[in-house]
Amino acid sequence: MTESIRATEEAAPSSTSSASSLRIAVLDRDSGFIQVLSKRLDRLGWEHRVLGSPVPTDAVASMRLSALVVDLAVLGPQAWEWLERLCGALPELGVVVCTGPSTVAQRVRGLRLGADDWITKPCHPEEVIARVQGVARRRRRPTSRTESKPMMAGEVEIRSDRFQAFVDGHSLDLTRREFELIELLAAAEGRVLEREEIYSRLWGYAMVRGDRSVDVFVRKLRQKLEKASPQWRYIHTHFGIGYRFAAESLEVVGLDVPSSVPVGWNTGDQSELTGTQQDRELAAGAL
Amino acid sequence: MTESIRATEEAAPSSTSSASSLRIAVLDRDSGFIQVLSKRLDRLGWEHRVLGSPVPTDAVASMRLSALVVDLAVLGPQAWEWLERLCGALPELGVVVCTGPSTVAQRVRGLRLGADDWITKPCHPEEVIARVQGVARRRRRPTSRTESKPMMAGEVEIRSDRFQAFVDGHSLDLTRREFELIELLAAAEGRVLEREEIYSRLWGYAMVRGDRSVDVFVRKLRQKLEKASPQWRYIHTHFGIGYRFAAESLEVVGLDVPSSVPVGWNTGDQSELTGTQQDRELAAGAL
DNA sequence: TTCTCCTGTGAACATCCTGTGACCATTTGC
DNA sequence: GCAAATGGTCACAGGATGTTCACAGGAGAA
Repeated sequence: MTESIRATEEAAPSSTSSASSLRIAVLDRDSGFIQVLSKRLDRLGWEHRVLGSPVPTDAVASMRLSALVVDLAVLGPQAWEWLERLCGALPELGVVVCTGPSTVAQRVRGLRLGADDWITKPCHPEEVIARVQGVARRRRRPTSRTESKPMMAGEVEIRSDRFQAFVDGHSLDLTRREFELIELLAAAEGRVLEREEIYSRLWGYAMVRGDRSVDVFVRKLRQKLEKASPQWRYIHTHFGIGYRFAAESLEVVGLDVPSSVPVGWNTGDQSELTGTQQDRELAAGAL
Repeated sequence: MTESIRATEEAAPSSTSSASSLRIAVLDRDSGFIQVLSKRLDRLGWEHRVLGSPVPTDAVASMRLSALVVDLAVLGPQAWEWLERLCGALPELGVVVCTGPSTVAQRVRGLRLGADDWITKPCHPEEVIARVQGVARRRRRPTSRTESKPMMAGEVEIRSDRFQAFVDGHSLDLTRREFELIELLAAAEGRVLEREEIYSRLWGYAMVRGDRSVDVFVRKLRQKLEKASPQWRYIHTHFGIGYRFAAESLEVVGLDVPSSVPVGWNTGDQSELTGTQQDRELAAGAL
């Protein structure tokens, strides 16, 4: 089998968009605490930044955080006011107060003002993380399929909120599996996905050798794409490996290389992949 | 599919923290704690009940709680398992663990399993209340009834303040569940809602595989809608996924030319109107 | 080149999904 | 308490979807 392609291909599906990665900020001056916490956050792969002094609400807003960990001591006498303003202005932001010893009244006040949790120092970074995670988990309500913007590739629009793909506003009438397949392929646009990976991500378990389900669904998808968008090719076969999604127009006659229109947010590195001749030849016959 | 008919716009999900009356349960045996807490809850006007021993998940579900305060000590060695099952089945329920001294690892475990907060006894009832309030505040998603404007879709007017839908000023006589269903669907107008999501948002806990309740209520709803507004179709089935709410008119544009078929609707659709409602777009090429 | 393996394809087959009516349990109103 | 309304379960039927199979032709390797 052509090891060359296998090598260029991304080894790990890694992406694992299981949403466990968060973006948070820590407003604190306790260097020891920050250091330990940052280390843990790094290891988790969470984006994070440390703020040494109070920042205005709109600055926090522009960071697009999942959650903010704040030591009220840093805020000084303006703490309550700042907290109230922040929570009022950014109701979607998770706010975790992590501060020194406090009275019940203070904690109640903080929580009433909009804080989502209150941790008393000294505390273990793991507990901070667990609580931040809990806050973010609860916050993230509407982010299921609602907010996911539709993907465009060539003439095809893939709308997750409708479990359907459209060309020129006209539905492709994809079944559920067909849609899951095109969604998966399009999300990995430009990358070659192995059959085994496609299968395991759609069916949820490992593919048995010889199973042709993926091929069959690729054919169904190609048929529907061909019918709705005859001037484009979307799914390209990589012999011995799997499939790659990339919208390529057939209309360009004067060029030896078909123009490729990638989806906006995913920077596919198809350059190295298209270098192999297998792709060229198969792509001609394939949709 | 006709994108054109979008009668209402999404109401802003700005859930206010106003409606402060909650329904909670306390699973604990610490009589002193219970007594003090109950007193405070009474004064706040929160509905609450005290449970002395572990109850099965579906029993908790039937209580329709906003939040549950639980001392893990009552649960004994099964505590983690119980907690995990509960939080898994009732993702909408706020769970506040309020228990004796614990290790960091225990707290992290509890929070990871789905608990929304963890309070260490001894604690002040006011803090318990503040944290329960915080949890419930974040959990609550439905827009408050009084503020939400009535929704219009096709000929149907959905009035949340009356828990009822109307056509031409005439009530559809929807039952509570039927109304909750149409309200949910209409609020997500144009989007496909999965059966599991519909179920969990109406019933408050996870749908078991094979449950047909959603289908049955969709049928009841369709019957009443069909009777009151025969010229429109509102609920569309998406095979293998769920349902989508969108008002679509069946009315022939030119009544003086009855023989003409409206653009976008084939004869198959028309002929089926007399019989069972096969308005399912998945079957029709008109999508 | 030949040979072997892989993929495209159409169709048959099995499975799952949904609409539907009937039935039972529980709640609500009187 | 009774009766009606409401919520929920069940089984059946028809159809949409998913899976398997056999065959043909192409791609890669020796």
